[in-house]
Amino acid sequence: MSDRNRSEGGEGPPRARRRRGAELEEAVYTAALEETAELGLPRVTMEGIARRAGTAKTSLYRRWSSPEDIVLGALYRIHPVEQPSPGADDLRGDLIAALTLMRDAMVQPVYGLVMSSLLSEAQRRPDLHERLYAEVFDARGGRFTRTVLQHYADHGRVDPARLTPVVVDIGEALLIKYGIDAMEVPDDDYIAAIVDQAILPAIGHGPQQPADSAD
Amino acid sequence: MSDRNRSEGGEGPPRARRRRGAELEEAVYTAALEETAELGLPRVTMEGIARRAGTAKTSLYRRWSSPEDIVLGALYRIHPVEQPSPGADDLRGDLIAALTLMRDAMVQPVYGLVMSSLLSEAQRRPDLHERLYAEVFDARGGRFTRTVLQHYADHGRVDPARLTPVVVDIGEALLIKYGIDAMEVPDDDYIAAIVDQAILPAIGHGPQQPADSAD
DNA sequence: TTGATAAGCTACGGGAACGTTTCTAATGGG
DNA sequence: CCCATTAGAAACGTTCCCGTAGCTTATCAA
Repeated sequence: MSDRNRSEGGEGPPRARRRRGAELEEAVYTAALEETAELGLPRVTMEGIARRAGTAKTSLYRRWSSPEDIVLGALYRIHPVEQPSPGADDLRGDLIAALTLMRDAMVQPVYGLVMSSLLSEAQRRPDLHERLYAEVFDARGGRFTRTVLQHYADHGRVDPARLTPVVVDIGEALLIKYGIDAMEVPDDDYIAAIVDQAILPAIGHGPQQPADSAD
Repeated sequence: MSDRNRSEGGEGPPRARRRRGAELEEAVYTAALEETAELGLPRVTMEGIARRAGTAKTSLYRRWSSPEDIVLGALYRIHPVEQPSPGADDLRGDLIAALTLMRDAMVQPVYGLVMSSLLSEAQRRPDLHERLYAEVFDARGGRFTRTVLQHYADHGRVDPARLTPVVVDIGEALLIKYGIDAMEVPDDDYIAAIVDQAILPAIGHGPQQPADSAD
């Protein structure tokens, strides 16, 4: 614990090199997310990030002014971007695809934990809530099933009157609650069950098959 | 700020008295919840609780050994207990009542914030997750719509095959997500919309009236 | 090759919370 | 009324992080 230039901290290559610019930034973002995932946002410190990234506090303060700034920047990078569904004709399939995209994002070991910590902090810090939705969610368009349902409504395949605020949130809500309860991410069967047992009935496309998977 | 016996800290009666036993415990629990609501669990400290409760650290360590112990104890006290629905015959009304109970619990200024912080911490601390569910949720039976749906299924008024894990979670999931997104608790119309637009369709009791409230 | 720039290292004083110890004094039961 | 019990006050050394400063050295472009 005395000679911190030896690659002993855990990850770096046996660094005689000195990283700069984008490379360093990348390492810092990665470290920031790992710190947040392990400790939770309130315990993330500049010193901790610097330690984990194998850099110096000074280098962090040169670019950012708080741990929070770093974490938000890092989060922006890994937030999933939803590819616009091509004018497809498979509502069920597209809903499953949208939830799967969200699920796969959550399954990145850090993503779910970071999100959970951020959202919790945001509950009591309106400024952070604002930044999170403005700089990450809205900036990235991560609205998942809402986008899909809207698309099909626009093409007359779903009754637009059914797309209430409640209905467009069903999928994400169940995914989130599953994550909270189970501390892990649901499998494909559960996602299919969400679509078949909750979303489709709500938009009047009744349960095609009673589908007793995920029981 | 020098004479801390004057009722200057904010709440206590101009205390010459000295609280003990249950009375003191009560004050500590209240302080712990307020601290958690304001700062989030990770920033709750023994010193902070003591300060807010107007007592001494020594008195806290006499009974508890960590801020977390205090918060969990406090949470147990305020977790809502669901009164068993009498053999009623109003599924929709009972579902609304169950969600309203949960909503009203969340609306206690501290409850929602404390929960959110606890759940977030629990995501990365299996021991805490375990304690939270064991000592609070399960111990208190707070399962809300699940209980109602089960009741009606037992009496043959709901198809038991429809009560999948997904379906019994719809209501709570939507309530939680609303809280996260809006940073406040939904009104009665929104709860009715959840029941009419999401839960009832999922159990095959189609939307009685398209009910375009909460639109 | 040289020189400006950016990265890394060390150290600083300040603050907050830790968990414990020692002591004083209020409280309520006997 | 007295005294065992329990609350409260104060101080302790320790640890961690803060934000900044002064310096050395690696890196890249001109």
